[in-house]
Amino acid sequence: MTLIRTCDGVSCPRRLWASMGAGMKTKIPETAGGKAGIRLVAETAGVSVSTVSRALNGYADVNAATRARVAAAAEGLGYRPSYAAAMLRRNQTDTVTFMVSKPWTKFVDPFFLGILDGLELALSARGFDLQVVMAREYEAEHDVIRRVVERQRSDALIFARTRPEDERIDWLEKRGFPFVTIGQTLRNSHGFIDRDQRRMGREAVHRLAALGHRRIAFLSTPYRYTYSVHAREGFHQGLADAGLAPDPSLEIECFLSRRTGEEAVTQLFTTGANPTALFCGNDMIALSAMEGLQRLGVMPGQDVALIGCDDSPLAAHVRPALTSFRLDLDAMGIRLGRMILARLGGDMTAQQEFVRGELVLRESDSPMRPKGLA
Amino acid sequence: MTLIRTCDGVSCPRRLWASMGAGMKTKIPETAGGKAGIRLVAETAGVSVSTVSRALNGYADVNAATRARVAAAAEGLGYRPSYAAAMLRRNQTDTVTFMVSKPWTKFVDPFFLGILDGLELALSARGFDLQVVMAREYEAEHDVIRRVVERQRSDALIFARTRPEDERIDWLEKRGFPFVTIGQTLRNSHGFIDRDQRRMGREAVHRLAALGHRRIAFLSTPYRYTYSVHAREGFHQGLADAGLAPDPSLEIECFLSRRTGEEAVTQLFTTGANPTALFCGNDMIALSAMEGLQRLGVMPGQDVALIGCDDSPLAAHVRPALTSFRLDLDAMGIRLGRMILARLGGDMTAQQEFVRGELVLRESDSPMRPKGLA
DNA sequence: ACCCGGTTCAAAATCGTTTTTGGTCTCCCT
DNA sequence: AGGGAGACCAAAAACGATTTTGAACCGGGT
Repeated sequence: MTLIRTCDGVSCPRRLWASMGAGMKTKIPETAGGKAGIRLVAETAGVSVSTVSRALNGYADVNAATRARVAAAAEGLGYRPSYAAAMLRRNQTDTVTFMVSKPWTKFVDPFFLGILDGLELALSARGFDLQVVMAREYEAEHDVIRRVVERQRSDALIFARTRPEDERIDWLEKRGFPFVTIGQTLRNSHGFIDRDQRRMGREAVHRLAALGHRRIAFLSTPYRYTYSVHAREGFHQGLADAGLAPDPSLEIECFLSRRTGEEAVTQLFTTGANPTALFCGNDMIALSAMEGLQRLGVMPGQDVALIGCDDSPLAAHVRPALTSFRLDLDAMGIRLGRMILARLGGDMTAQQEFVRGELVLRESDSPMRPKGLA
Repeated sequence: MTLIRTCDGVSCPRRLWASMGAGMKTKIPETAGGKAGIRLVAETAGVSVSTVSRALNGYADVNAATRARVAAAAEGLGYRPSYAAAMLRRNQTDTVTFMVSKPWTKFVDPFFLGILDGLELALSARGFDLQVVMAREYEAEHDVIRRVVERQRSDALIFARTRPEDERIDWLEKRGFPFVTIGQTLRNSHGFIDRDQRRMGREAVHRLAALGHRRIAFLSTPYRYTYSVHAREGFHQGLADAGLAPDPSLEIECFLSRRTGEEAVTQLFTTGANPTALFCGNDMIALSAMEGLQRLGVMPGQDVALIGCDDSPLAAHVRPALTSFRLDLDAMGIRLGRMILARLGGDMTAQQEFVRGELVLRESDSPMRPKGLA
């Protein structure tokens, strides 16, 4: 068959119908309800049903004049194709699912929102819908994914918080269900977008070392997530670059709680590890650490320098303002959308993209004080 | 007909299928592809197709033993009903759309995220999916809604940022498309959930007046939104309660920009309005105002008291910590979900609910200083 | 005149459910 | 024994698009 879609780009599943008003329906040959069906359009345009379908869906084998006539009839009738019928026949939903991991959702996360925004932009521009599901516990994430895939109401999945060994990815690959992740795994056999967390870790240490710090602590996000591991690698690399030896007592794995950074600094300063600078896996840890420092009588941004990750809205508003890595979330969401659409459009190359986190210097990355401190 | 759904509660559109593994398919009577279809289930269970449908969908007129046999067959086969087919036949999508207004999306808004979370919880528990669309400009909101309705991929709509005269609501009511809003209109002919902004405004003034303040300013969100109008009404009521006269020079409408509160306080203090307390329509305005005050050499939380609305995550972290009204967003989302499901389930009473904002006292609501200030 | 390839289109099959229609069977009552 | 009410279920008719199949038509080459 020479039936070739003439749509531009990767995939053009359903034409975006110009928003149109009512349109007077004279007769009601089919779909008596009130909406115009494809049959009515066909009759109005004086062609067969199949021709209407082909004309409207951009197939090549339909005369330009015919196509125009059909389009005019459809427009005049206010015709909207039935999504359900098309979906049944084509066996695709034109929907992409985004899974939000719970620890993200609450206040820390403009991250999520920014990505969602860009993603929706990219998807809706191509006629795709965005579905959102929430995974409320770490352990439930796999079940949520399973549900999404088995319900068959979505063509592809996007999720974050990848793990070094991620069974969810194996599971999806085995099923052949299209997906893209935010974050990497050890194998990296799939498509993903990720920030270059290694570089960020390294750069943070460079900055702190350049300010004269030699006892730099790392308050990590949980190592079960790949990006934490990368951050640590970058951290170590940065230390090596600066000629500093890694010190296990200066590395603490922080779990997601409100006071996690506070607990970490308390531990650091009561066990005598006494760092003069902190690199934190995310801004929430950094903020919480700042509070902890103040409670200990240590002035963040003076006695101890801090650098965070994510550039949360909080960062600019606290005192001292937190130096942190900013990500262009909107662009990230858009690229994510493009990647998944390419995948759905048949491009099976596992695309792997990186976004660059840009260090935003504020007040908390203070230079090493001339005299040591308690 | 005595066909009665035996499902509990308002609406049980599609049974949530337990996640099941493969299931060996012996023959391939229909749906040769690989997935088990309803015909195969019928054959396996030794009943007709229609009986399978009725059994699985909880109709009353099917023998318990038969139902069990069918369920077992479906389970064993890993059968999942085709959403598309069911949707085509039933003409309902089991999907609810949530529209996010752009000014919300970026950093100010844990609001959005919290609601989304609760909403998804309520919807997914009943087998509904959540679709998210974004309106990136104030003017585009109506178009976005039109698109959602006309695409017919969703059964109901939820949106916020209602206006006193809201043509979107008229439009939806005219079409008979189910919806619930977050926020009210002047007519309030529809179902909504809203915070009691009048009470919050009033309570804020009470608090400030009780602290001795007599020159209380109101930094409002844009009046094109209904809740701003309510906040002002509450503000005025509070003033009246405290025996204070409203002063137009102490009321400023702030638009959504990064520096909006800063501009407002600059105006207040350069025109000599010189308030000693500020009630702000949201936390972003309050935060920005705090920055502006500092720039003017006025100490927020000492020279000038502040109360915000929304209790954004920022509120607790800035110095002085911002006193603000907290909303239980999660509960709000859940109630929203229940409302819309009730509406879809046939309950046509326009439900109107309120959530109570609870004043969280922190540092910024300081008492009136004994001596006046510049 | 005939064949051939390409373009264009109409009719019919198909997707996988739900719902209607109607029929059988059982049980109980008169 | 007849009749009616339920309970249960099979067959078939939707649902509204897309895709396949096959055929008509047209032009040019042999």
